[in-house]
Amino acid sequence: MRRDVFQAIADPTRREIIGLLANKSLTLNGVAENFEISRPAISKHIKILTECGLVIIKQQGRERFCAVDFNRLKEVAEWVTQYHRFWNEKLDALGSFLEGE
Amino acid sequence: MRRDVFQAIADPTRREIIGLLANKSLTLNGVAENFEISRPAISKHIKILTECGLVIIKQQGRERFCAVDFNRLKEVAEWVTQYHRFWNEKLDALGSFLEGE
DNA sequence: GGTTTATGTAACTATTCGGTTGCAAAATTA
DNA sequence: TAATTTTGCAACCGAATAGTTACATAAACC
Repeated sequence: MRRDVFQAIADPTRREIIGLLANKSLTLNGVAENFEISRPAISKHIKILTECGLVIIKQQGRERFCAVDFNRLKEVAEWVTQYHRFWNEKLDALGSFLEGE
Repeated sequence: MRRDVFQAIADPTRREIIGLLANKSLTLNGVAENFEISRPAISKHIKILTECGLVIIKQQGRERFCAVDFNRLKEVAEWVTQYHRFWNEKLDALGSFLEGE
């Protein structure tokens, strides 16, 4: 079962969860309240997010608080920004490509 | 069928294809030569990449040259960097969270 | 102790994914 | 014109996804 950050953020619901948790940590039910889908569905998303380290959980009595560890997004940022010099410019294959090589 | 950039880059083979095409545009067979998997499998990956605008194809006789349009990666970069201020710092939920709120 | 609350988890379903093989079609080359 | 090359596409397959409902468990409250 592939479980990396890229796959974790591929799902729009999971990106929303990350957005929600950016401001304040929430319990699982607290997260679920913000969505239409069922609580177990959210639970599964959270599980995927914790499996790749994007979300950290702290048990507090019967509640489980979720928070985002944004350091894990670095991997994504690094992958994306390696191509930064290609944006808006025509240094890349697309440049000569569009100009008819 | 969801077909956005996040989902497109979720697959490691597709990220490799993007890396390959960053330097020079290649034909479909040219791309396929770099992988173990079959040509139709690569063809499907390319289709997904074109459907979300990450790859552009130019027909040239019987050959189809593929190039990456990196501008589409901006969407990803923007999503990621909105959380940039949270990295290495303890401004976020995780900070107070780990310190026992 | 009994009820409520927060969560986990199992079982199931439909759809999508990532791959395969086989065949068709169109352009190029001999 | 015939053979080769490049690609598209259909049909199929097994596994993963994203969701559901139903039930179990453990902590908290009365």
